[in-house]
Amino acid sequence: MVKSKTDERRAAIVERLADHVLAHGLVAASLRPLAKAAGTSDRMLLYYFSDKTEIIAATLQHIAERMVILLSARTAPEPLPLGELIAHLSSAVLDQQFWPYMCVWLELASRAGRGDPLYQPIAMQIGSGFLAWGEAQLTSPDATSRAKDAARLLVTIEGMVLVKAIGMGETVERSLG
Amino acid sequence: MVKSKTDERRAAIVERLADHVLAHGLVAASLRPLAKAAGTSDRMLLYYFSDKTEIIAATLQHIAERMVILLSARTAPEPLPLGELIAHLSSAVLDQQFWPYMCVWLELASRAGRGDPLYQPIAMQIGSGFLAWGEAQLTSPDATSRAKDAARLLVTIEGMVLVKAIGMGETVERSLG
DNA sequence: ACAATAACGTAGCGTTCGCTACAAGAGAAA
DNA sequence: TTTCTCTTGTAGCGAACGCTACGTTATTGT
Repeated sequence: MVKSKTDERRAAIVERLADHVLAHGLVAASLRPLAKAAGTSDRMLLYYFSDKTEIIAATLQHIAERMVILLSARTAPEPLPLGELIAHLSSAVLDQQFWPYMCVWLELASRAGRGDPLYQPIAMQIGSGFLAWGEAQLTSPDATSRAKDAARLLVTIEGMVLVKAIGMGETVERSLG
Repeated sequence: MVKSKTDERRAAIVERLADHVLAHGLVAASLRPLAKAAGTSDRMLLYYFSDKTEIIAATLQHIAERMVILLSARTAPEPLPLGELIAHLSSAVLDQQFWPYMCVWLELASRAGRGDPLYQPIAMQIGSGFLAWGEAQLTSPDATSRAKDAARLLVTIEGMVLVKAIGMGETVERSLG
């Protein structure tokens, strides 16, 4: 698989677009601001990508990849029981480094909830990926309870994200006590 | 407290705006569509309200009030332990009747997470209200564990909402099993 | 060297956004 | 009847939106 000049340029642009979206959100992801953040013009964004949906899809895809890397850097050396994994993950997911990702994730979820055909599959893919990741990190006796624990892990972590987002971080901490 | 003609008219408009926002989301809450949904013109919306932020604030306020009414209609006759209250509430919050409210709630949370000064206090107020409601519904031995259980209730329910929104409803059900 | 293609800038399209200026009709007060 | 305030329609402002037509440089293959 050769990497064409265009692909390299696209990748470099996506890198900067991801920074911008993480900093300012999907709500600020219109062509001209994105282009300025990438150091080009809206004209060029639509030269390297066919339309805005492709730009956003590629950017979110890249953000998801970064998130996976960040997450795997925090992965415990061995599987943990549900309660401990929740405690471990909550401190990761709610901290400063992860928070921009969680804010974008929330925007993504809210758009997916409205059935948007662009965001819905991306959100589901990321969610499923996290679920699978959780299953691999859990010490659960059998497959059934492992699936259930992973589901509970996902629900709990996402709940913490939402509750923190509305400014009730101390409630999240109380739920951990 | 007298109810002026203007106040009545405002209330009638807000009623229709709430319907529209519940059906199509904050993402579709621009002046002209809102006005059409209310049976007037954008010009008149800005006659009864000073600007768009006031329109949205009033509409979200009204939606929250409707939600409280819906929720209290589902309130169990007596307090429940945490696990049962989660089971009871999850079936309510995830069903068809409540789902439009949850979608708006997600949009609200994602905007609040970005620190938007319009949405942030509204989201926090609704979240705190739900937390207090939960505390009143819980059979917990002492105040401390009651506060913790209410926090866990909030986190779990919100997590279910988010996970369902991204199209993973079956994962929510697995987490309940 | 030359022709062809890739890369980019400028300018502008049509639409929607929140909001406003202006004036006309309606109803009450004098 | 004549004001005068309340209510409403029309029309349009300037800005931002996604996107495109068109032209001009670079770069490349022959």
